[in-house]
Amino acid sequence: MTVITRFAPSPTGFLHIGGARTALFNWLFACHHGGKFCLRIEDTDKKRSTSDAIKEIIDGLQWLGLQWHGEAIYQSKNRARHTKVVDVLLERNLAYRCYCTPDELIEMREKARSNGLQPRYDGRWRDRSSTEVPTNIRPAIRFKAPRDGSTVINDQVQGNVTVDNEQLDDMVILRADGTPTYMLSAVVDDHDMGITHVIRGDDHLTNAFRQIQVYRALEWNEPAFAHIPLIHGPDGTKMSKRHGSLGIGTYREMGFLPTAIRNYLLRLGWSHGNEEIITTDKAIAWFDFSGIGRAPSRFDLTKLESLNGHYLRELKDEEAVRLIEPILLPQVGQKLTKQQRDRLFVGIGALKLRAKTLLELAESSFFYIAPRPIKISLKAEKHLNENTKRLLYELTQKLQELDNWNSESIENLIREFASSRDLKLNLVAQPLRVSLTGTTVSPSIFEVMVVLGRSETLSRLRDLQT
RNA sequence: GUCCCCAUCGUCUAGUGGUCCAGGACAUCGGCCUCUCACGCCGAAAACGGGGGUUCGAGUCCCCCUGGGGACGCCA
Repeated sequence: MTVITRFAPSPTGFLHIGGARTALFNWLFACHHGGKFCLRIEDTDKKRSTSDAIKEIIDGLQWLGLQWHGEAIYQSKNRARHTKVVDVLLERNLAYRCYCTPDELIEMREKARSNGLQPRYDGRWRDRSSTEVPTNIRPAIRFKAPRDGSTVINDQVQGNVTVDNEQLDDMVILRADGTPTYMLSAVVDDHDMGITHVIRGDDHLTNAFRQIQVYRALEWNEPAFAHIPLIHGPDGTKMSKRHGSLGIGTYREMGFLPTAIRNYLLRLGWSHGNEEIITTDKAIAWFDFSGIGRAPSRFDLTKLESLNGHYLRELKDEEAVRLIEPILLPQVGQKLTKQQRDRLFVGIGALKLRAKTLLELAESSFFYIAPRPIKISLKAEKHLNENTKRLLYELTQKLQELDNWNSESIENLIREFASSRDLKLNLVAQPLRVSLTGTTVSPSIFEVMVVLGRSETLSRLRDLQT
């Protein structure tokens, strides 16, 4: 049997971190089994679905590298099929028309709640004869759920979970306006698409019971279910659009790498022994349901940053330059010159070690391409005074006469220069760093000088004297 | 409120009855390296929520409590 999974987001908002992880798990599971991973956009709620959201979801998944099989499926296009299934259910007396008004339903729920019961539909239209049907109300169609007994789901993550059927009410499967609801269309589409494993957030667990009943009513094969625990915000509650969760696009803008996000998300709620750094190949080879934990986990940006730092360091230098270029562009105002790009390329290796995000990397590399005279930060300025300027002036003379402009000879020269004056190296290096980079923090100042080149180095030093 | 689920360091987790006075990672704190900051390396502090069982033996199995979460829509 070929494994077929799907990610089925509703395009009512951005692709958030929890959705991204659900997609990742579905993708990994399919890849692991050599199966197919499908994308289905659940856009049956026309009022809330937007094309912007669809675009964001698609962009986000692509950016994350979660390629789906074939074309994305739009659930709204299957509407005719969904309605047809509703008709079948109606014919077989497995569904019925409900003429309750919205107000009536609200009242019903409030009453149940105040009586300490679970708010749910009481089934008042379940067995009424067609003679007492009001003509002024368009009915919704409800599924005739079993009232006795219980429904068990053998969840791949949660194990056997049982719910008494009396807890489950007759859900609406077709709205009064004739549109199918999620409960119905998800089942129909999963069946039609041949989905073998439904992997989704824990918040869908109770839906699974109702959906299983639909499968059974229709005598369809049930897929396996795997409900994965939710990702909580730092405060321990479900992340939502207005609560701690950011769109995947935001993480991209913050300078995170897809590889890092994938690794982080995978490790959040899934484990393979003590493995922390997990390449995609290994993730595919190792991914299984047994590695998924059952407790929700909290989103920790710091750990993501640390992982991002790791993957940043693994980036090829040219790739790193390519990735920071668009971030640098607004500051530079124009396309980078060849010289600027060359400098970045040579300097980026040392910079990568020091950055956690692409944003930081771009920021820390700016001094290499900044126009003269370079801006000196307030903090850095403190290292410059009459004494140190005089020192740098003298050093400039020496540097001018240096034979070989390479890291080793520069370092030798400066060390000798410092010791000849009975100065600790940092008393020379720090003012030098400030004058060349405008900050107090940078890679080895000798390497910086090599990257800048003799001419630029001397020019920057001379800028200081004026 | 009702139903369902969950519970190991601050966080993510390893642990599937003895090898656990509980291991790893991030974060924190020391130290080394050192021209600054990182990286790297070494080290420290830090957890089985509580109570009952079962068992020769429980972080691991069972029950209760507590705590946390999720679901209760003509949303998905």
